[in-house]
Amino acid sequence: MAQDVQRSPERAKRLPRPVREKQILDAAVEVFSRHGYHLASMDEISDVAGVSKPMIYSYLGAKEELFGHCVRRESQRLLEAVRDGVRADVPPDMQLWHGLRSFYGFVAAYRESWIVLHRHALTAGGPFAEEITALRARAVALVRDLVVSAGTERGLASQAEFSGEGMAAALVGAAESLADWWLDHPDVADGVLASWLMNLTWLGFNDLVEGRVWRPTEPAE
Amino acid sequence: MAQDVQRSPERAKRLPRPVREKQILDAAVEVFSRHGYHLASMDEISDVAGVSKPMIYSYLGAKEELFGHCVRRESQRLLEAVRDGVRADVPPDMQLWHGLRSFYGFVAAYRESWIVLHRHALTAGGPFAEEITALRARAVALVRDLVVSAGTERGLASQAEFSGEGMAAALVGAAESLADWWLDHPDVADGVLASWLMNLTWLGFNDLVEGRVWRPTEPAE
Amino acid sequence: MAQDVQRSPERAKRLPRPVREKQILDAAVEVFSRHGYHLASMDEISDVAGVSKPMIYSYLGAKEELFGHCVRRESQRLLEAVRDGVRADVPPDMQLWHGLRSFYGFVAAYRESWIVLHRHALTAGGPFAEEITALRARAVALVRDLVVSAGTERGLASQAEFSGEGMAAALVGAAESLADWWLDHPDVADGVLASWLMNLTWLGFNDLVEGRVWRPTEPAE
Amino acid sequence: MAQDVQRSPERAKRLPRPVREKQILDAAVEVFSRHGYHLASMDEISDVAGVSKPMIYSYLGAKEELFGHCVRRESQRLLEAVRDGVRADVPPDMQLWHGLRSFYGFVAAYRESWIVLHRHALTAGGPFAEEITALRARAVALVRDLVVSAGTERGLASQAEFSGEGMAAALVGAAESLADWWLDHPDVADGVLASWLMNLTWLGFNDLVEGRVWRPTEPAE
DNA sequence: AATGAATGAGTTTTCATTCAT
DNA sequence: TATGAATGAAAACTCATTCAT
Repeated sequence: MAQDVQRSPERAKRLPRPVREKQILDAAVEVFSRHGYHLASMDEISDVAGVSKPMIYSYLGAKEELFGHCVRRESQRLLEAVRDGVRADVPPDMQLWHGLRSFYGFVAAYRESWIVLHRHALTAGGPFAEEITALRARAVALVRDLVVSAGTERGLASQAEFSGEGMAAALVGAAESLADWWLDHPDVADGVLASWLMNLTWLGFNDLVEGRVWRPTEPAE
Repeated sequence: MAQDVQRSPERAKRLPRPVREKQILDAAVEVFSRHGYHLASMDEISDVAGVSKPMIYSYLGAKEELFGHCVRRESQRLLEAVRDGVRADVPPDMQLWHGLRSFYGFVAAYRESWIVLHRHALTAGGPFAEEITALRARAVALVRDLVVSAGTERGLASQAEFSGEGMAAALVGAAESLADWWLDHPDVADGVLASWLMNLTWLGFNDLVEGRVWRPTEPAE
Repeated sequence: MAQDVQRSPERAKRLPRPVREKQILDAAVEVFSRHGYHLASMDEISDVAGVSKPMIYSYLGAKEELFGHCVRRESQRLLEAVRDGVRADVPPDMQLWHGLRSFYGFVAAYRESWIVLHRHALTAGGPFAEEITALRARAVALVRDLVVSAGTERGLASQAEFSGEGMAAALVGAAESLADWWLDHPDVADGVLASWLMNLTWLGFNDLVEGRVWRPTEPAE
Repeated sequence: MAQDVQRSPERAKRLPRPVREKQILDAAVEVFSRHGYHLASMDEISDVAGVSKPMIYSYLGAKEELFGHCVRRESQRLLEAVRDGVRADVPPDMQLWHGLRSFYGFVAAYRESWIVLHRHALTAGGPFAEEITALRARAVALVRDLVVSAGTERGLASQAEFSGEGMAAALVGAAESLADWWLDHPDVADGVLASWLMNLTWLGFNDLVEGRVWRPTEPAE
């Protein structure tokens, strides 16, 4: 049978720097996702990483900088996941569809990353609010482009009932909210979530394009 | 002759307890909304309230409890604002419409309260996540009832493309996201936001009800 | 019999702020003089002061600022001691004489202050080197004025063998060095030290004034 | 053809031990003189030396010991410089004159060494204060012997106005102070400094020898 | 009722120092 | 020999919280 691993609990084995950096980042994401930025302690991170605090400081900087590394790595991951999932040679609705599926794929695969990005990065203070806002802005812009291109190509005049950016913001929020909801209902398949969103929003959008508009049936006070 | 009032210069005037509590809560909401739970300091709150720290502790408890009071008061306000805006004797879409307008009315009137509830309550740690989640769950349930009643009364069988709760969660998220977006685009009228949402989602929902369904145009791998 | 003092060793009695500030400064000077800036710990200072660390930070700032307060207070003391000891209506030599006596009086009365100023302030890093250099420059300038006035009034042309500033610097250094020496020979009276200095330097200076010059008896190299 | 040397790029060449030790000591003196003992970091020393930290520890010991090596080497240098400059077969004043010139020669040639010895060794804590005090005591004793021999040979009875040791201490302090002053006025020739000192102090000393004494013109309170 | 004065307890951060290769 | 990798230990500092007046 396989020989028991040599456990020298006192001193960590010597490992090349990139490996240690990954270990530390993984631990940091885990702890930050569990407690949030402020309640996470460097002590716990170093425990989870199996590495002493000075290593963390030496490799990835102080707490704020460490958090920054986490946010950047996970943002990158999310962007790449979505970008890789979307094909440019299909109609806008299918692009959106693929994008949503990729997004939920990411959320499923990197639950903790998503929690850090979505729940904790905004309240950490420092420059992170801006980074996250920028990330979100990219997502909104992407969706807006899809929506607008789909609209204009079919002659959607600019109406009061329509706003590419506003609707994109709404859609992104809906997708995020559903992701949150999903965390508590994990038995739903990711494709189903995406399907709900498409049916809820894209159909409505199509109606708009075709001139059907919802208006309040009585004067709004 | 001039009456020689005993002037103890810095000493706050004796005020009835409810007035003091309001002062403190207002200050707390302001400070919490500005810095978030963890970065807000009791010192700053007492400064802004114009009241010494021991008063805060004696009237409203420790930091966590104080934050709880804030969250509860503002939740209450939000719920009442929406409840008061909605009339039960109109069709579901109009109920939703009124609810949305009331919601945005609240966000406009109580910007700071909204920020505390939406952005900071989840990351405070402690029991607040649950309180906020409960509040949100109430909102989702409300919307879900609207959606479901509108659906069933028109014979919407349960399809894979439909989920009352899921869609309600999505809609609530969309509304919140638009509220956030609004904070950076304050020149848009609140009715317009509500209108966008109605058109984006309700029309799509109507399509569903009437049997129009969006499906991917190619097998989703 | 006298009632035993109420000793509540845990919590310090409530005292007005200025009193506490003095306590803290005294303790800080003691500890800084004993260990120097870097080896002094805030913990020890708070112990010696009989006050918790947060009070120190709240009243007198962080370590560097605290040290600054010490340096400034003791500089002030030294300057005042010398200024008060010197009378303007006497000849330059007597002014110097009185200044020296006052200086040694200060060193005797405030041994620790002198050690902080002379030995530790220069190596603390930060802005203290400059403060101390400035203090010393003031002393040198004072002495230089005495020397120069004494010299010019008796027609001392500028010779290579003479430099008001240089000699003042030398004299100040001699005085300081003797102060150090005194720390290890405390049985010498302060007036004696001043007398030595006057005889060593002022007589020589008088010689210069009267045209007697020392020159090497063989070509320098 | 180009010889493909095995290049292990960062690895320092194997060097004989004394060379390495010199490298390290030079770097240490540089860094200590720049930052003082406490603010100097072993990291910076190893950087400047171009040698890894474990080498330093293995060759010259821990920080305190390393500093000790620096202090001893530079003390030695200073002593030798002065000793080599002084000739025993000349009158005392000329011996002093040569000693001073040698001293200033050393300060000019080994600025950093002087700074370490004069400014930083006293505040390092540990045994260095004593070493430096001992060094200084040797200098004082040397000067005292000169002074005393010059005095006794010309029949200077022990008067209150005279003290071989005290005056030597003063003279040494004056010389040091002038060395400091020189650091900020580098355009003065070293011979000039020595000349100032001789004229300031030696003439005065001669006066003493010849019975001229300075006394306060009014009773010293 | 109201507060200035005071602190316990915890955190981040930075060294000098040493393994293990 | 020579070093990158690793850490123990201790420092400064900052809160929320409470006592005594």
